[in-house]
Amino acid sequence: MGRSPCCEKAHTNKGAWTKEEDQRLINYIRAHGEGCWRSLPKAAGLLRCGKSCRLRWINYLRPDLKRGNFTEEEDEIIIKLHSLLGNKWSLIAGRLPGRTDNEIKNYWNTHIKRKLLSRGLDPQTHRPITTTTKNINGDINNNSYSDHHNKQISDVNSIEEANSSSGTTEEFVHQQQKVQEEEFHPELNLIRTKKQNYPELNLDLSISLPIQCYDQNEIMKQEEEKQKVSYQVFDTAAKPPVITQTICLCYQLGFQSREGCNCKAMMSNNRSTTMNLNNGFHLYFRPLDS
DNA sequence: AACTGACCCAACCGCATCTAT
DNA sequence: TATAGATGCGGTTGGGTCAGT
Repeated sequence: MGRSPCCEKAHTNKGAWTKEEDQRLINYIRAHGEGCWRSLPKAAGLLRCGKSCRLRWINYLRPDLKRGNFTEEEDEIIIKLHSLLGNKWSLIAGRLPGRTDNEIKNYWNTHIKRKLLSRGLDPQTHRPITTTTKNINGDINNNSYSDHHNKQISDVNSIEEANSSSGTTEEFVHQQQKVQEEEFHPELNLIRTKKQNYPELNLDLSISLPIQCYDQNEIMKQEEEKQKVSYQVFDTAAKPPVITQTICLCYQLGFQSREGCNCKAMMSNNRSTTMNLNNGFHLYFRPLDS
């Protein structure tokens, strides 16, 4: 027995959206907010599948979308992130405000793939299509590529070498993510899955982008800045909440110094956000700049 | 003017994952 | 703990547009 369809296909419109449908969707979401996509079409008076409404809103109608061509800078960000994450379009889109995963995916397939090929790089692996050799210092010898090409190649190689791994970049990324998840507090896995529900939070630690620079000290500095996220755990059975345990992620992440950590001040900050855990606890988040 | 093929992108589909009960 | 429903994600498709012939 298969799954039930997400909507009554016999009574739903398909294909391009009309202006009237768009306006109905916009009006409804303005009034009631996003969510409950399954029931939205009926409530908004639309003969559309809930998934279709969600896609239309996210990819086209959302007010914070950036329209227009991708900039050279955006191109490079996409290339860099794709080399690290692969076809994780939603993660890549998360780093490009105003761009959607669908947009980036389309752009990748129509423009960037070609761009990489013209640079002599395989779009999937980001490795040079022709073989390259290294001299004794580890520099890449391939006169057919420009300096920029060599930088791209070198970026990928440095990632792999940093881990002393012979696997592919994707494998390396995956390994790094797994290792970090295991080392971190288990609740961090939940943070990762909740990340998109709390876009105001910097949760870079949870998606664990791997090292992408050469200077290890610089890397640590950057990561430390990004990952100054801390949380506290409350007993939700007690009202008002009573702090039962405080865990400082600055420490959990393995940083030697806890400088800059002021977790104790969190309770007094009314800009903080809580998140329910299914084990009866709350995670308590504080914006980075507070 | 008609045809053709390449290109682009919105939208769909199926599967994976999350969540509530 | 198991299950079904809801949501999210990535691959793919279909149709509009445009340039070349």
